[in-house]
Amino acid sequence: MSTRGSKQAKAAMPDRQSRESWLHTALQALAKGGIDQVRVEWLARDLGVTKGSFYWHFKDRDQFLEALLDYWAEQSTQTVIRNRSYPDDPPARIRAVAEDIVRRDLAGMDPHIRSWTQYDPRRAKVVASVDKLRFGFLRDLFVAAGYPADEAALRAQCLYRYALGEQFILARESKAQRLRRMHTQIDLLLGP
Amino acid sequence: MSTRGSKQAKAAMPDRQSRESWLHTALQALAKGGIDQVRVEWLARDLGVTKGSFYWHFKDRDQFLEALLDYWAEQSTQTVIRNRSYPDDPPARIRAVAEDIVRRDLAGMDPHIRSWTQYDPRRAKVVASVDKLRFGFLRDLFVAAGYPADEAALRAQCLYRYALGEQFILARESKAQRLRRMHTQIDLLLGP
DNA sequence: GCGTATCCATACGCACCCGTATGGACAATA
DNA sequence: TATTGTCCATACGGGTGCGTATGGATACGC
Repeated sequence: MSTRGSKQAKAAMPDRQSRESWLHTALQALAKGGIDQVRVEWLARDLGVTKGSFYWHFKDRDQFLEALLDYWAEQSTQTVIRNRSYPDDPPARIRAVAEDIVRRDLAGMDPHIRSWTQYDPRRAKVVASVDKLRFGFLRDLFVAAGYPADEAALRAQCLYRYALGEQFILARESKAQRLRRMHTQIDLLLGP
Repeated sequence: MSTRGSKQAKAAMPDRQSRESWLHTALQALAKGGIDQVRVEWLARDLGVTKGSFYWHFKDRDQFLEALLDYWAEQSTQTVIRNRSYPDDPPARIRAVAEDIVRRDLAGMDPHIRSWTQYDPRRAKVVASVDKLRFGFLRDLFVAAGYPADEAALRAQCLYRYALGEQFILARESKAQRLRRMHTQIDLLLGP
């Protein structure tokens, strides 16, 4: 038997791992069950390698978790930046962005991230910066829609918290239901 | 030296523990760092006893966690029910209830609860029922304020998710700031 | 083909935490 | 005082996951 390549790689990953493949797998584990699902040996099994690889790429688990948080922040902000290529009509852009928030792959990650980082000031700072960026993006959309600065901020905050809270409602609902309700919600925020 | 009572009880607890004293301490641990902070031996140290007590009151950790979730649900719904004694003027009641949500002792618990229960259908069901009760209470307030049923539900959902999302924003803000913003938010929801 | 760098396998020690087994301390009751 | 029930201390076994030490395997430069 061949000494390498015979172990079934679960996600069509290459045999040799990179820092990012470890982080990517860890992010999926985090999304599934919180930070205590991110165990070195479990990730190794998911990747089809042993933890010898892990400790070559990273110093230890703590340093890895720091990198993981940065990786999440980067992915999250990229999602926002991608949205620059949306329709020009401000209300339509708001709807498109909000839809993207609900649809995106990172959905369901936020509760775990925030539960994990809540009482660590250094980590909370990273999350706060992501919030600031996301919120600023939404606020600018409302400004573009014609609201004065403070009104725009208020409505953006409402929408952002709505989208955030939407992830934490564990009721069994379809994505379509959630989208439809969010559209009604946006109509309300764009109304008066 | 006395064989008992000489070990400093950290929170003026009696020497002999009850099921509820264990649950109470566990809820505090959960609020601080998530479900993986709820360790039998750590709770025992907090209570000033050994885990011999724990395994007298509870079968094992799993059964204890089930009881803990029920305990949280009970505390959460009690908070809502207490609010029945609020001012008669519907808008004023909405403000009072919202204030209570921000102020209450269980603040900051939700991210941990939801991160913990998200992918366990049985546990998610408990959380969903709490959400349903809280939301129903808010919706009734908007109905009492004169909105038709669907409009009331919409605004209640917005407010509930706002309050929920508020707990997850890790930005360093004073409670006063959060309260003021929430009031402005309610004005917006009570407006048109 | 030789050396070097990159990446991973294997094996081990260690700490931590769960659950159990057993007996002791205290209170209530008779 | 004897007895029974309640609640906890102590000690132990076992599993699990972290980190390390060491060597093997592949790719690349020369």
